[in-house]
Amino acid sequence: MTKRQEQALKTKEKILKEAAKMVAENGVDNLNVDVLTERCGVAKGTFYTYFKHKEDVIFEICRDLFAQIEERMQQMTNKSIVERLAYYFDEFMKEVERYDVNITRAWIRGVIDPNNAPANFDSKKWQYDVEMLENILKNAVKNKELKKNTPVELLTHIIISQLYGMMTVWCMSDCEFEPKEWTKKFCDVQLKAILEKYLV
Amino acid sequence: MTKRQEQALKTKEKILKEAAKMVAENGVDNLNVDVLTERCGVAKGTFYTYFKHKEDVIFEICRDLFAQIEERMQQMTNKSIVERLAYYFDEFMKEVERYDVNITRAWIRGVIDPNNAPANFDSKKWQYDVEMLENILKNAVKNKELKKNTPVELLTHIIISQLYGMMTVWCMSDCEFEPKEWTKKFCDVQLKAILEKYLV
DNA sequence: TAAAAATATTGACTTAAAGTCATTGACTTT
DNA sequence: AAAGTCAATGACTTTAAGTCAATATTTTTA
Repeated sequence: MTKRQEQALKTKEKILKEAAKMVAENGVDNLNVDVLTERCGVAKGTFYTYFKHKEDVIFEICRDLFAQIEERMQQMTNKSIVERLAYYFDEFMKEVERYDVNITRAWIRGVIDPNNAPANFDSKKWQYDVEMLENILKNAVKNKELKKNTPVELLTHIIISQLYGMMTVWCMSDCEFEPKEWTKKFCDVQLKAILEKYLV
Repeated sequence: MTKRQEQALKTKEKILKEAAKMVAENGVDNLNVDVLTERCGVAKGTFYTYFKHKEDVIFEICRDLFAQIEERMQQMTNKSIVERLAYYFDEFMKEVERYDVNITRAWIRGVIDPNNAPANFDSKKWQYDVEMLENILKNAVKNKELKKNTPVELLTHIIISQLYGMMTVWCMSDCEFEPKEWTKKFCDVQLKAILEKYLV
């Protein structure tokens, strides 16, 4: 990597980091490129060499966040399907909690509107957690942990909607409850109830 | 009501209706006050006599939508708790489906950010469906339909998050599935599973 | 090593759209 | 019918996104 490329990466990183901080502080709607670049000590134009539109920086912040979740999912040990799903939920909410609510708010806003994603990104990427979950369930059927007649697509929908619903309610209540704690309760109460029928 | 008041109401209504149409067509982010007022055949200033900020009109659209759901909930017959909840979900999604996805997107955006609500509105109003659901469950405990030890708050959270999750996933998939159909399946699979434990 | 090419950075500028407000005139009250 | 009220107006101000020709610095080429 040349000196120039290194510098460029550094600049972009600096903008990304400061943007994340500002979104966390004041929400997506109050992210101001003039203020952002001033805080970074760069000119406004510099921002637009790295991001085509203002929104793109938000997209990248969220993408980074959820890329980390995906990575962690790869390390799943060979536990039972219920435990694996509980782990999935737990990790998901843990990651969400690590960042500010405003980042989660931005994420939800991005996710609900496929047209929001910048052109240079595969808009399906917003939805990779859906695929990830579907694969977990599919594999469980393959491994004969779940019955053959398990309605995988329906279960995926139900579980993913529960996950997003949890985030939504968490944002709605302005973080009045602990997602981690609540996830645990949720898994105990609901996940078992819903899967029991299909366990081999 | 004087002639003047009548005229004022008419104008506001016209703006609200056209705004809803425009949001449905192009999403919240593309609502333009200049275009909106031109389409309504009024001056830009007129908009601002009825709405303090641009976002307020969106808030009112959503509020009207969900006020209708609330109204319908009042007419609930004395069926079993499972049936009542199924009815609740069904009506909720039916109403959501009647409007455009972009309205639902706007609703979710409003709901996840309590600071988004205009000053002259009780921000808790965004959350009235949470209270509504909690009351349904509380009454069921009172009427001995549900056991005394039912974790009402937890169940409310779980069910409401499922509801919002469904809306989120519906928006995410760009209406790839029928909410009504899916609600039915969801109620069959999940609602019964989760409540069974607490039914008297 | 020096000239040429490439590209990150700059900030003044353009543009778009939100929001303001003094003025007007139709309706309402006295 | 005179005085008062208030919905409506649209030119104006303000804010902030996005552009781009010029500049500075690094890399490549000869």
